[in-house]
Order: sequence, then C-alpha cells, then structure tokens
Amino acid sequence: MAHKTDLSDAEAEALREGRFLDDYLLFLLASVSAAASEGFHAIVRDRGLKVPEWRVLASLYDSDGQMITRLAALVMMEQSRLTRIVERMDERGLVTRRDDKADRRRVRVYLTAKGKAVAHEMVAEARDHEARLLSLLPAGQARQLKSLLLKLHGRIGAVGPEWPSEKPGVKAQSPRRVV
Amino acid sequence: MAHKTDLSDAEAEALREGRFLDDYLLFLLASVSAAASEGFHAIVRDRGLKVPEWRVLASLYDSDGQMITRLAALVMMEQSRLTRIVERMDERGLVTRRDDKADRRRVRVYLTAKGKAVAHEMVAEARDHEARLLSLLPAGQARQLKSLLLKLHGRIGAVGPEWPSEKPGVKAQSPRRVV
DNA sequence: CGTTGAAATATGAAATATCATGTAAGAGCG
DNA sequence: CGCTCTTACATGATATTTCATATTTCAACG
Repeated sequence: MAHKTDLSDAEAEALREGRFLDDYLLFLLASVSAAASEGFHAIVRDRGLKVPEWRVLASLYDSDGQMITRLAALVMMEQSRLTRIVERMDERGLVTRRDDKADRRRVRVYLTAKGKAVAHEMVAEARDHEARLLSLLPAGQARQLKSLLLKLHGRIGAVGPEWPSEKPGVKAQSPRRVV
Repeated sequence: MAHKTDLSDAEAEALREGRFLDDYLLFLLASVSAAASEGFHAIVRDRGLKVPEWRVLASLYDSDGQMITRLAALVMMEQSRLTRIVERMDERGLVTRRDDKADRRRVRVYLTAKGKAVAHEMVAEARDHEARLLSLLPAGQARQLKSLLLKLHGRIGAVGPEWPSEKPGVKAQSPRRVV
C-alpha cells in the first residue's frame, strides 16, 4: 500500500470533507460562465464595445424594437442601468429610441443600420467562438450540456409565455420564484 | 394538415432561422447562472451580506488564509476591488488581514470567529438552496449537469495545479487562454 | 551586494451601477 | 368622466467598480 502523501492539515481536511465550492452548483455556473466568456469578452472590447452593449445588440438582433423594461429583463440588468446604456448607444449611433404610439409610456429601442452591421459582425464572431468552446467537449456532451441548461432554466423561472407582456395592459407576470 | 398559424413576419423569421441567443452557450450560462442564483442572493442580502462578500466568505470557508491575489482569482474579481471588499469586511469584523511573514508583499485574509460563524451558517443555507435547485432535475441529470460543467471548466482554463502559486517566487502561470 | 525586473497590494480619479423616487401614461371602476 | 392604482421610464444622489499607477518587497543574476 502506498504510503501517505504529505499534506498540510488544511489540505487533508479538504480532502476528507470535500470542499464546498468545488461542487457547488451556483459557483460552478458562475465560474464556468465567467471562464467561458472571458475570451469572447476580450473580442468584444477589442471592437470597442462594452459587454453590456454587446448584450443589448445581441438581444435586438434577435428581436428588434423591444421596450426598455423587457430588454432589461432579457439582458438581465436593472432598468435604470439599461436606460443609461441605451442612451450611450444612441449617442454612438448604434440604436434609436422611438415612443411606442400604442402606449406612450413605452420606449422602444431599434438597431440603426450601423447597429445592425455591428450586431451581425459580432454575432458571427460569437458563433465562431462558441464553436471553438463547444469543440472542447465531444459533440454529444456539448449538446447535452446545452439541453440540461435549458431544462434547468425552464424549470427555475416557471414563467408564462411573455414577460413584460407585449400587449399593453396585461399585468406583467413576473417569474414565479421557484427557488 | 393543420393550417398555418398567424405569426408576425418577425416571429416567422425567428422560427425559421432560430434565434441566436436562445441557443447560444455564453448566454445560456449567464442567464442560467443569474436565474439560479437569484433566489439565494436574496437570502444573502437578507442576512446583511452583499453577494461579493458571501463569495469571499465561501472561499475562505474552503481555504482560509488566502492571499489577496489568489482570493481575487477564486472569487473571479479584480484585485483592487477585492482589496476594498476585504477592507470593509475587516471593518465589519468578518475577516482579518495578516502579512505573510515568508513574503511580506502578500496579505493573507483569515476568517474571524464571527466570520466563521456567518460562513458556516450561509454555507448551510447554500446547501439547502442547492438541493432545492437540483431537485428540479432528475438526480441523474443533476449529476450530469455538474459533471459537464466541471469538464468544460477544466478544459477552458487548461491551467496548471495552482494559480498564483503558493510558493513565493514561482512565476504565476496564468491560465493559457484556450478560447 | 547592487541592479533590474516582476509580483503583491493599495489608492486616486474617473466611470458605472444602484436605490429611491419623480413624472407621465394607461387601466379599472363607480 | 374622475379617482386611484399600476406600469414605464428617467434621474439625482450615493455607492461601487475600474483603470492606471505608486509603493514595497522579492527574485535573478552578474
């Protein structure tokens, strides 16, 4: 039998009990997310965008003309923060804002031609980068990872179809907090 | 054959091409991470902690007495930011700082008795919360998700054993950027 | 040793984010 | 309608973060 290796007390303890963080889902998610994003975020910044701006572009790429509140939910940021980011992006000519004439409280955000160009370019980069990332896993596992993430996501925010509803006057049904 | 449902052009387009974000790994990771953490972060704040503070406590819970730089890497934040957070936590009596006498550039951060108490309490909460989260998936899938995350994480930061090395004078080998 | 270069942390100034509200519209209802 | 409640967005004040850089200490080497 191999003789005991020489560990510090702390290390031995860690092995015996198992560390907490190393297997803690929220930490795993946050740190994989950060690690996976790091490389791409560097690309984003090289193109002169900030990460939150990229997120806005990507959201509008998928569905242009969102209202501020919904966009904020999509990109997971607080409303007043998004307001100011959109403001800067407007000044930089990436987006424009138009009042929703059906509900004049709402402000809808649209990509400008320039914004679309940048968005397309960056989405292409993102797809490239994603392919490189996913190639770190066997194809089956890559698909499985995504599918598990989607499933978990769906079950956490057991939420209705829309979020701030598209139709004015419908009470915003915020995701029922399951956890 | 069922007749065509009435979709807007944009929606039809989305279905045809598939939206970008809905299947984009980095977005999936970020948004699952945010959604999964939301509930627990509310608990953290209820206990009068900020999320970054909780992260520090959790890291020290696993391995007390880290140096600032390494702790910053562990909790994924920039060094000067961590310095100030640790400072506040010191003032609040959650941690203390002691110079490393083997290398006096280094500052090591330790949990105080109070810090340990809070850390233990919160780790217990975290474990509870994690269990609730994981119960949203069948046990096998939960395990699989974690294992895939770990695998991906390992392959992204194709990194050596330590990070800022424990032993003074060893050149810090930063994770080779694979992606 | 003395010099040069890198590492570890701290810190000032500028940029951002957050929190609490203010203001302007819609919705619901008697 | 007129009143009241809620939603959507903006904004001021405060707190936090970031970025660049200063300071101290160690490592390497002639």
